[in-house]
Amino acid sequence: MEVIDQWVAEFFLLRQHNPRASPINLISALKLGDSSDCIKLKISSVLRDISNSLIRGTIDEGMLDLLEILEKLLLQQHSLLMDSHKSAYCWTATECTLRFMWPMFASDGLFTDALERIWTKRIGILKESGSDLVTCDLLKWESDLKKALGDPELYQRIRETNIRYTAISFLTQLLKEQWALLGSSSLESVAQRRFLKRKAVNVEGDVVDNRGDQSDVDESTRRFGSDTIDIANEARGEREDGNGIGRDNANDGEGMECLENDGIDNVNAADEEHTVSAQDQEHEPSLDKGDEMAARELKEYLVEIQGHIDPSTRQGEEPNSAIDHSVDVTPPPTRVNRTGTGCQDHNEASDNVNEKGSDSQETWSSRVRPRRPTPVTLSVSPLKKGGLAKPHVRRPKKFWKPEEVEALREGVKEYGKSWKDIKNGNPTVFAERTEVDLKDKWRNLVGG
DNA sequence: ATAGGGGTACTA
DNA sequence: TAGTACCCCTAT
Repeated sequence: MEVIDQWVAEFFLLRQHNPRASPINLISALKLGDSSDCIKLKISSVLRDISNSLIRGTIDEGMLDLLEILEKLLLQQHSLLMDSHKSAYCWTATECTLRFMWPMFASDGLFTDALERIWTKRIGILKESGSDLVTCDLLKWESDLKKALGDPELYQRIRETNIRYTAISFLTQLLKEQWALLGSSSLESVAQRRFLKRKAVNVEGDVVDNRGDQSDVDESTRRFGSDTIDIANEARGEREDGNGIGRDNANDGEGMECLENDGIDNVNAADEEHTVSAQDQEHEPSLDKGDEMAARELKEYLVEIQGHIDPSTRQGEEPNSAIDHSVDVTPPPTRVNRTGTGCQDHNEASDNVNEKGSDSQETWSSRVRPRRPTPVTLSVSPLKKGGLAKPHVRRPKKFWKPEEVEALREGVKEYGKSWKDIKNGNPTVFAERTEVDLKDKWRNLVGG
């Protein structure tokens, strides 16, 4: 795959919100292969689709498709499924079924159809393939829902529970965790490879001792500013754990959040050497300086895109004055929104990105490198603090039903004061109670 | 994740 | 005003 294709794809995927482009369509148009980079891109696209769907408030069977696709991609990557993924699938499946429980009783055929379509067929296929998405919770819901068909009281109870909230919570958590696991972008990988290559050439050609060489790389890394890749460490090839804990302090603490793939270094960079495209080979004979420049430009270009993805990147001052850019402090020409209805939300500036990209010759030398932004958390639940709801808006008071109290007593007997386990052990009954609620209720039951 | 302090609404 | 039930915030 052409590097530039990948950049374009990433550009679309890493934007916070881009309802005009369907990531899945984009990815299939690009005909990606199965290299590690491509799988990461595919995963990004699925995550973006999930995110867009959440922003639209759509939790439907398309979401189940996405979660299943994500599972397959993660398998290709030999990654384990996260609990949030399994839970998100379980609760989304339930929510999808719940949509068809709108009549008072299960007399209508829609609910039966949904049970058949989602639980018997779709999840049946998952069971056959031995999918990890089939969890105890999922099986419990399956039996509960099927039981509800002939049990009006259970039907009613399920119908009144707030499954959607739980589904959204798990989906949000899944997104957060998966974005974090994605690691560095292809731009960064390219920059990393270039550095590794250059290092290799240096080591072969020079008799420079390791210490001097290393400080040399550190120096260039530092001159990159508080950037996102820990190139110096990568070049040394000594990542002790591979999960980012060992990052050194070249970063200023804000990391890669602007791309939502939070600071996990691409430890595979060296393994992917063979995927380096023909363009790389063309530039191969260039001097050290040339390579360094190219790598630097790649990284700066990435940061620039980040700046467009999230305008908040632009606030603050250029943190590193060591690089001698002829910094143009005049604001970039802002053209009037052509579509009239661009992306609202927090992405007003994102419409300029295309232009910026197309006349890059002009902007290339006159860029102001932005500071990396703070991620915007997805606010999906009015129940969560910091969500869309105003501060001090409380949940309506809801008295505990005798069966809830009973379930709590049983739960404490079984799990002790592990409120989370108690809740998970009886998701139907406690669908509208948080773990803290269970704790509070127990406190007043025992008179503490 | 959990414990504990404290706020709010309600009742007597 | 005190007691109760529920909800929320925050420190650990």
